[in-house]
Amino acid sequence: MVVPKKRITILDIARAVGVTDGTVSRALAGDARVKPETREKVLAAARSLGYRPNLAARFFKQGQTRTIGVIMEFGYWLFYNQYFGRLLAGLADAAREDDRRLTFFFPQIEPSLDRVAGHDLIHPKGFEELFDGRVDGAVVFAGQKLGEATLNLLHEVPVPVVLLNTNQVLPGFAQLASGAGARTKAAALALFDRGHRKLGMLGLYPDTPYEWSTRLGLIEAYEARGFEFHPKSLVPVGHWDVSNPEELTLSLDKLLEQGITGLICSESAQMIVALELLKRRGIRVPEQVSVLGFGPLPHGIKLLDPWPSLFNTDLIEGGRETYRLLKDASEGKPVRTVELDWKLSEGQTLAPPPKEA
Amino acid sequence: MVVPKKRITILDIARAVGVTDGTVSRALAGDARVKPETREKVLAAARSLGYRPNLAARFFKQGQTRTIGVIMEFGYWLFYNQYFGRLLAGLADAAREDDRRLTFFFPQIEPSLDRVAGHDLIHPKGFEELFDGRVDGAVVFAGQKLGEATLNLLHEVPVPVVLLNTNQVLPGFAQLASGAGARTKAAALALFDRGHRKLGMLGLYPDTPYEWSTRLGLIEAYEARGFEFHPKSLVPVGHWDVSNPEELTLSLDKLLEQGITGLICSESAQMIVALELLKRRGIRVPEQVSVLGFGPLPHGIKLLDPWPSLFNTDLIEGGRETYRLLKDASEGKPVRTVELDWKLSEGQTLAPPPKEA
DNA sequence: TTGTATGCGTTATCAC
DNA sequence: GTGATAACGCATACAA
Repeated sequence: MVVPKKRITILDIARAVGVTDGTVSRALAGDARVKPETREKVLAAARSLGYRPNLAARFFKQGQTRTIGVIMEFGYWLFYNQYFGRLLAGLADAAREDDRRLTFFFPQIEPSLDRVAGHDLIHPKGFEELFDGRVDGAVVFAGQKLGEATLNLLHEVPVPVVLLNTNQVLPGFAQLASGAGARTKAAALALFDRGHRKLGMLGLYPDTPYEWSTRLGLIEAYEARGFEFHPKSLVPVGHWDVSNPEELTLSLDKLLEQGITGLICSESAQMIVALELLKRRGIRVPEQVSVLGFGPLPHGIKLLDPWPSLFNTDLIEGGRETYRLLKDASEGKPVRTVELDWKLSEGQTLAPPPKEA
Repeated sequence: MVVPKKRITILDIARAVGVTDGTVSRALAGDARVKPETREKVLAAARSLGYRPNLAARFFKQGQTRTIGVIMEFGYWLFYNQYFGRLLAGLADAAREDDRRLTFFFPQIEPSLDRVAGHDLIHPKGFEELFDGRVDGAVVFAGQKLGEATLNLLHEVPVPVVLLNTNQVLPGFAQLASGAGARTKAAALALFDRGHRKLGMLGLYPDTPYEWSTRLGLIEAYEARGFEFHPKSLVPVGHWDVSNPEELTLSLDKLLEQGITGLICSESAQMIVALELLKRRGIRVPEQVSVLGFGPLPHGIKLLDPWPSLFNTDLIEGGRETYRLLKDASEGKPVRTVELDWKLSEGQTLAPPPKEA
């Protein structure tokens, strides 16, 4: 094998074969006009010289990079998150199938030290990567609040953009919506259908569109059944952190005091902790309290007693759909919003309420 | 806000200001030779015209892309894996701090349909992305076996490369080694130190460098204590899949038949399942059997009884170290191998063996 | 301090 | 079917 010191270009091939670079380019590109013999000679020379196309040059020339930017405002923990990780996986796979690559950007508050000074001054912060020709499109993993300024900036982006997980109706943007409202409604209805009346819900992200849509879903469920909405039976979504069982204990106590027979958890890991806390209190699930949750179980969790009843959705497919949204947008099709479709896979935590309740 | 239809280039700025593109380039780059007034005018014009640098052009010109390729042979599930995801997170963060981006490549068996025909013929498979000028360096998440052909190819790559998780000594490559051997030895010693003699281990990936290094670690532990190595007390690493409790049950039974008092699990999720299986058999941990494992608990798992004793390492920092390895290699420093350092964080699954054993 | 000129590797538009 | 030539946007060596 010859290890090329200098970069071999099509010009080198051209010289070796005795044609011009234009012909080499056409031969390599599979242009039908090129004579088969010439093409063979070109390929042979390319192989023996160890030619590798310079895609940086090609991309520059063609004005497109076959690269999708993934913007992650809220940091790198996304890489080991059950929810976003699966979306990412589906996105990556669909992109690969279409011969596109994913490049990750983490918008940073502080400008990097070694960035060229002048450029920073022009556009002080955020999303430069979507303007500078490095990507043909972008997927934005939105934090819980997308401000006006950010939205305005995103509207000016010269490449198609798909927003993920905003929990907001954002006109003019292609979106993959998390479906938080719809799934909450479905969970409440599932409990109502089994005879429950007093429900409680452990929420996430207070004072964000996520909380608002969750609450709306709950209210819609009450309205759909013609039940009167009692503020006391609707537990306000409070601060909660999956990593903090102490905080969850407090939230859970507040709910139990109200005599709930049905509990909705916002996330599967949250539900696992809640189930354990209930067990330690001697509260039997589902005999005394039914419990429902959302999302995939943490990886590797295969034995639980009782087995959680969870609403799930194919997040990998959701990631693929995200790619399709981007593809459609890049082909000029009208932007659209797709909502994740959550379906109940029933485990052992769902039952009618106790008789005396 | 002016939304530019046509791409604004430095030439446009030059015309607007009445200087040449060279001056604009220097002004934007913060070149000290440029007169402050000119610089101000250039920046003002750039701002009002809505100029955005074309980084595709800059990268092409400069022959470097400030982009790191991440090669993932074994697929997209990496994105929601507790182990690799954390390495990825650290890598991504260190890269971001150094103003580098990460681009992901999934080498595929079948060539993509829309790829230009001729280029595929030249180099049939694998790692093209490391040769074509798209990245300045690469991190290769190796599968369990790196073949000769692959290694030869990697040696020809014109950019620095760091290998991850090979469990092999690969001369000439910068590597972040998983430390599977060392951590296994440490676990066995921890059990020996508490009086255990008959150990069993649930393994992973049979017939791979991973298994070999694991077994070696075990043997070294026996030698270090001067204990004779009994094939029966060393349980061969067998097929095992975390997702499959049935298979784990069989492996576990084989070990228990030998009267082991200490069990080493290869992975934390595996350990959780094993603990549950032991519980269901009525075997008390740690009174009858001590159990040790490796790695971070699945995300969100906060309440377990007993709490697992796990060897852990800072994988985020490992990812950062990976970036440093790459950086050093790109600066021409000699390649080196760093091994992850696993330390025991003691939970409630470790105790001396029962008296009568 | 600024202008001029050249080149990076490739693709594309012309002729021939 | 192939060759000559221009162009993509930017950075830079050299000249002025």
